[in-house]
Formats: sequence, structure tokens, C-alpha cells
Amino acid sequence: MEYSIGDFSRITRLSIKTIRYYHETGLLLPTRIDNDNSYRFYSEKLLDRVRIIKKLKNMDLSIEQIKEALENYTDDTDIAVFLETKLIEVKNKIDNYKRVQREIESIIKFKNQIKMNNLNHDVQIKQIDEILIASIRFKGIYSDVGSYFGKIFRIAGRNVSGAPFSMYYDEGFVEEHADIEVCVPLKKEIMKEGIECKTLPGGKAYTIIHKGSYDTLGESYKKLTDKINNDGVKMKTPSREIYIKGPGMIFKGNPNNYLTELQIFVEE
Amino acid sequence: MEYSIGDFSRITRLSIKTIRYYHETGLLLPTRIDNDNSYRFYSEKLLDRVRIIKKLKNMDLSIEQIKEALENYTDDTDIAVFLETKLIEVKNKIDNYKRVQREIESIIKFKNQIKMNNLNHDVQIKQIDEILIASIRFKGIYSDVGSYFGKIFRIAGRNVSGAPFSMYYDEGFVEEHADIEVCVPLKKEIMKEGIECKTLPGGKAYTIIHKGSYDTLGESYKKLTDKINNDGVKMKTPSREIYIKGPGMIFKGNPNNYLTELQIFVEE
DNA sequence: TTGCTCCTCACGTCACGTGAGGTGGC
DNA sequence: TTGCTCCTCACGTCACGTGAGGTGGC
Repeated sequence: MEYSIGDFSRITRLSIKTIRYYHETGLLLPTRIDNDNSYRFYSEKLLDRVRIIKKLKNMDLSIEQIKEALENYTDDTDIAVFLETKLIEVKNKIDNYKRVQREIESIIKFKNQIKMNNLNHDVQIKQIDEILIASIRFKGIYSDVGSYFGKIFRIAGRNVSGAPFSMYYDEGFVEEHADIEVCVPLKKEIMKEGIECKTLPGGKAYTIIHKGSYDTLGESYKKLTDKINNDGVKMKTPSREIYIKGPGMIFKGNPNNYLTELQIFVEE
Repeated sequence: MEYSIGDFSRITRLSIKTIRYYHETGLLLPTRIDNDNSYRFYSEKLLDRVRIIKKLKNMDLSIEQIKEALENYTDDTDIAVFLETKLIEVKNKIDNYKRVQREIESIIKFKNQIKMNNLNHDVQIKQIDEILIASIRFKGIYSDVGSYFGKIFRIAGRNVSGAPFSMYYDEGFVEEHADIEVCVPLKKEIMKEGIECKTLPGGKAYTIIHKGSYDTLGESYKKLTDKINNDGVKMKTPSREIYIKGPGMIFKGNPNNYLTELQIFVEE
């Protein structure tokens, strides 16, 4: 039997354009071409060639590679060697897309966490749970915090389970040589060079959610301290600044929308 | 600071061609273009834009999508919604390449098994181990075997652990209504509609490896039967035909290279 | 004449890479 | 003059899809 291109297309489920393109590339030559009107005709025997072409396309071979395979191999055993190289390529693609997936998920994850937070901007008194963290403690200035977070995220990466925060061990504000620890909450314990992994104890804390630039954090610290002093309780160090929403991993965002929870622990 | 395209390229690790292309598409406009020689100049401030572009490229966004993102979003939270769609795309790509991986592995797997077989073409007496299989038993003609294997492979697919074989329950050759069971060895038990899963007992068998077309199987059957009769032992049914190397999943291959192991079990 | 099937160009896609041919200042 | 840095076309990639404009037989 001989089929017109339309019939052959319907049988093989290849588009007419595709069949013509396969002709052009030499992958699938018509059995006969009409002298008068240049119509292409395809024999029944070519159906098996199409089956092989489709099978190899499903294995991500290019048209050139399929042509080569059809010219050089007649046996699954022969082509297996070639497919082993292909397999490595495919595995690399999978790994690469998995990396992309992790990148995207790391952005989305933080978004969801922000949603979960309530947005009461008053001073609150909370019982804070103990928490597993990775951290780096250093002496320096406040603006160093960013680069230490960069480091900690690179190392802890996938295992981070929540918003990063920092802890301040000094009693008051210290310009230089401030004693600071940058921390990220972890899903599970990890052992990696350059960071410490430990469980922070919980306790009773006065907290407030600060909205806006870090330059204006002082205002919220004032509210906290006033309330604590008013209540006549005694502060403990370190205090915590939880960066619920700060500069993102992609965009810096508008500082006016930054959210930072301040936590000052008190004696119970 | 203002950088020439060469300097900017060295700093950003983007090729000059890429930078020019980003200009053309409007993704990254130079800060200034020299009136005389059309040289492009880039300010230091653009480095942050490049950082974002690279980050979003790593998340598999197209240039158009990156442009859109840079126009519409200023915050990681905003872009997260868009990234969720992207995440689905990426996951689909991963699934697709995993399917490709399985397809390729199924071809390679069989090749390796063939290598492992020894190629003694004499009659041998072997102790066959018991084996876990999926099977379909039917009454029909020999040429039906192929389509039943198609079915069994579609269902058992991934769990197949070796060459397929068939078992013949009739005492001698039967033209029509032959009592045949098609089988594939399994890695582990599976419960799926349309196939039976069971463990075949082992036993003592006379075996021979037949090389060539199935049309000439008779010759090897003769050698086997002659030897068995000579030894004065008693045959048991069913006998087995193990298709070590037959028509492949891609190519039919040359029948002269087909390898089939015949096994006739005997009483011990 | 209309409708159907087929044909051959030519152009677009996506993110650049690869030249060719030319300029301007040291 | 040579070498270097930059420029602007134009073309190629991969596997087709989308027309436009035309043909031939019922």
C-alpha cells in the first residue's frame, strides 16, 4: 500500500509539516514522488521506520542523531552504547532542573512564611519555644550582618526552616566590636564547617513587630523598653531581631514594607 | 563609575555578545551611548540589575519573563506567585526527563544482561533456581506470544529483572490452541490487573542456547530431546524458551543473531 | 465554479555565537 | 603602521509552525 502524505500523517500521528521536514532533512524519504505534481507517497513499510523514529525521539535524540542511529545500527545492543552517553546528558538535565526547582522553592518558601505571621504591631508578651539553629557569632558592626547571612545561607541552604535572625549580646547599643550572632532556624541538625549548630532555649519575651526600614528600629526598641520598664521586669541578653521580611534574595524590596520582630527576653 | 562593555563583561561574567543582545531586547540598557563611536557605557548601579537578571535566568525564566518581572515586581513576595507557575513547568520537565531516563535504561538493561550470559551452544544440564515472575497464560498459536509480551511489559514495565520467556504446557508441538504462558522475571512482587504474579519452582533441566531465527528452533529442540532420551531421563512440562536476545524494543535486529535458551525440565 | 489535497517558498522562534568588514585612539 | 577595543550587519542554530500563493482533479 502507498499512502498520500495526508493519509500517512493520520496513520503515524505526525503532522504533515513534520513529515515534510523529515523529508527535507533526509530522515524519512518518501517511497515515490509524483513527476507531475510533486506529491509525496509513502509505503506501508515506512511505518516501522516511523515507529523507530518516534521511539528514539522519546529518548531525546536529535534528528541528526536518529539519522545516524538508523544508518549505523540494526540492533538494540548496538545502540545501547550510544544511549549510555545520552543517559548521562539526560541525568544532567534532571539534576539541573532539580537545582532550578530548589532555587524557586527557596523563594516561595519565604513568601509562605510571611503570610503565616500575624501582623499585630503592639508590644506582646510571648512564651518563645526552644529552637534548633545554625549560627555564626562574631564581633563587628551591625552592617556586617548581611555578609554573614550570605555565608550561613550558602552553607545551611536547604535545611533552613524559617526567617533568619540575629542575637545581640551587648547590654546596650555598641558602635564597633558589637557581639553579634547571626542565626537561621533548621529543620534538622547539620554538621558543616564554618557554622555552629545548636538548640536555643526558649523563655518569656516581650516582642514587637517593626514595620519599615532598619534605620527606624530605634522607635520600636523604645516601645519595648518602655513597656518592660513599666512592668518592672528584668531584661536578659541576648535580644533577638527576626528578619521576617527584609531585602529578598532577588529584589531588595521597599524598606517601608520590611517586617522585623524584636524579642527581648525577661526573667520569669 | 562607568564601564566600557569589555570591562562590564569582565565584571559581570556576561559575554559581550550577550550584553549587546540584552541591549537589543531592552532587558539591560546602557547608561550612555557615545555619540561619535556608538560605544556603550554601563554604570555601577546596573550591576545589581545584572545580579537579578542572572538569578532569574537561573530559575529558567525567559528574557521576556525577566523583563516583565523587573517591570512589575520590586519584592520577592510579589514574584513568588509568578514563580509558582514556573515551578510547575520545571517539575513537569523533570518528570518528562525522568520518563526519558527510564526509557533509555530499559534498553541498556537488556544489553547488559546479554553480556552476562555465557555462550556455550552445547546441551547442558543445569540446576535452575526458583524465580519470581509475572505471567499471562492463554490458549492460541505461537505467533500470539509477541502481543502478550507487549501487554505484560506495559503492565510490569519497571519491575522486570531479566529476559522474558514463555512456557509450553503441551507434551508436543500443537498447531492451534497451544497452552502457553508468557512470563517476565520480576525484581519484587507486584499486584496489577491482567497479570498473575507467582514464584516458579526450580529443578533440574537440560538446556541449550539456540542461535538464529525462531524458524530453526526445531534443530535445537532435536539436540535436546536426543540427549534426554539418550540419558534415559523423563521430561516434565512445561518447557521454557528464554528469549535472551530477540527482536529489540527499537530495532528488530538480525534474526541470525537471536539467542534463545531452551529448557526442558526432567525428573530427578 | 467551489472545495479539497497537495505543493513550494519565506519567515518566525530563542538566546545568543560566529564571522565579516569597518572605525578611532594610542 | 600595528594592535586593541569597540561598532553594525548578516547568518546560523533546532524542529518545526504559520501563512501566502498556487496547482490539479473531482
